[in-house]
Amino acid sequence: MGADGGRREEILAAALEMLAEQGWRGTSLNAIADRVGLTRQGVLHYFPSKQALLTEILARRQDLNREHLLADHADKDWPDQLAEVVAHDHDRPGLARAYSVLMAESLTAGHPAHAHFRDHYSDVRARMTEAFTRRWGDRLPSGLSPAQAATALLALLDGMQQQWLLDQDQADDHSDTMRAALSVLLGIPGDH
Amino acid sequence: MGADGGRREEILAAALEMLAEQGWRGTSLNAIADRVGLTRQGVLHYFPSKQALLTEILARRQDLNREHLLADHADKDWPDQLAEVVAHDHDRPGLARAYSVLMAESLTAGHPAHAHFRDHYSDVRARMTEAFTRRWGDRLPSGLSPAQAATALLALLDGMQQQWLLDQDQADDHSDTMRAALSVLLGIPGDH
DNA sequence: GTCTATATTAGGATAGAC
DNA sequence: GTCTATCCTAATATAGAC
Repeated sequence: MGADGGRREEILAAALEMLAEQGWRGTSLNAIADRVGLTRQGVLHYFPSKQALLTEILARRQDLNREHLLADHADKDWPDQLAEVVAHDHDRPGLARAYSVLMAESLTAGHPAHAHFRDHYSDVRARMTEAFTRRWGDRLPSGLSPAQAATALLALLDGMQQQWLLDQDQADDHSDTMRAALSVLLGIPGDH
Repeated sequence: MGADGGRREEILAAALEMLAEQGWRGTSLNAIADRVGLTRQGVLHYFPSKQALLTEILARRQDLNREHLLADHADKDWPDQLAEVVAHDHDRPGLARAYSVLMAESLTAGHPAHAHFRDHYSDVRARMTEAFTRRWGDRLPSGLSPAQAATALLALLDGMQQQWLLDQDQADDHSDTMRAALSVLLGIPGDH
């Protein structure tokens, strides 16, 4: 990969940004090209099609799937764990937004990212369930089963992120609520 | 309104169905027209623009916003309450899907439904917070504040609905998990 | 009330010049 | 490696015939 690998990266980064704002269907090759100072034909020199561009974004950006944090470092203490995810999102608002927007968009039939997110969720749920089981056996302190807790925890993260994206001027504090709700779901003491 | 009010209703119903499957941006006037046996020009006779069609759907379909159930009958017992919402979704999979898809799509900048959902959430959160306060004062049995519980509960509903839409073959039972997680969030006894 | 015809714009993609 | 030119398709919308 020579000095011009940079162009590809530039395009990928620009595409990710646009995606976060307008969704994939709302993002045109022209718009991406504009942002990197090319024409859309210039962009198509690096990626054979719009779909190929998305495919590469999904394949590379592991950090687009923030839940990997939850599944990968499952041996740490859970309040710290959660704080890390919240901090991760907070430090990379663009990434967090891209993640939510793309996942949400992929609910519709025939969306090119549908299979990716379906498999991703299935994988993360399984790993979290396993981590919960290792730590607590077949019941969490809250009384939920590991599988129920995994599903509920992911749902809570996604749902809250979306509420926040919908209205960033929400009065109450997002991350405090997240931490408190998570503590309750797991059944471990929080500081609220 | 004469005998032809029916046509308008037909179009609105068809549009809502398509919307649930493909999202708003993924739904064309041609597709809607096909479904009711018209050309797109025929559809535009009833609604001056695609946007006007969506606006009317949002203005009329109160039941698109399933959370009204949570806010409106907040004096009932909460396990029953929740069961009702779940049943409501279960009986109207098309409506529930339309709701989730449209809400998710409206996260993106400049989406025509963005303001609608922002205001809707703000309203429902406020009403739920008030209902919780009436019932439990400033702390729920779970230890959450009424505002935190309202936010978390809505997030959980949305997040789980989305996981279900993403993969309807999920092994574990959706409504059981929902009920259990809700009981934990509120801090009231469940039957799990 | 519904159609045909048409205008306009935009999107994605290819061929080929430089 | 990037552009111009072109093609194709599809979308919204308007005008006007019937």
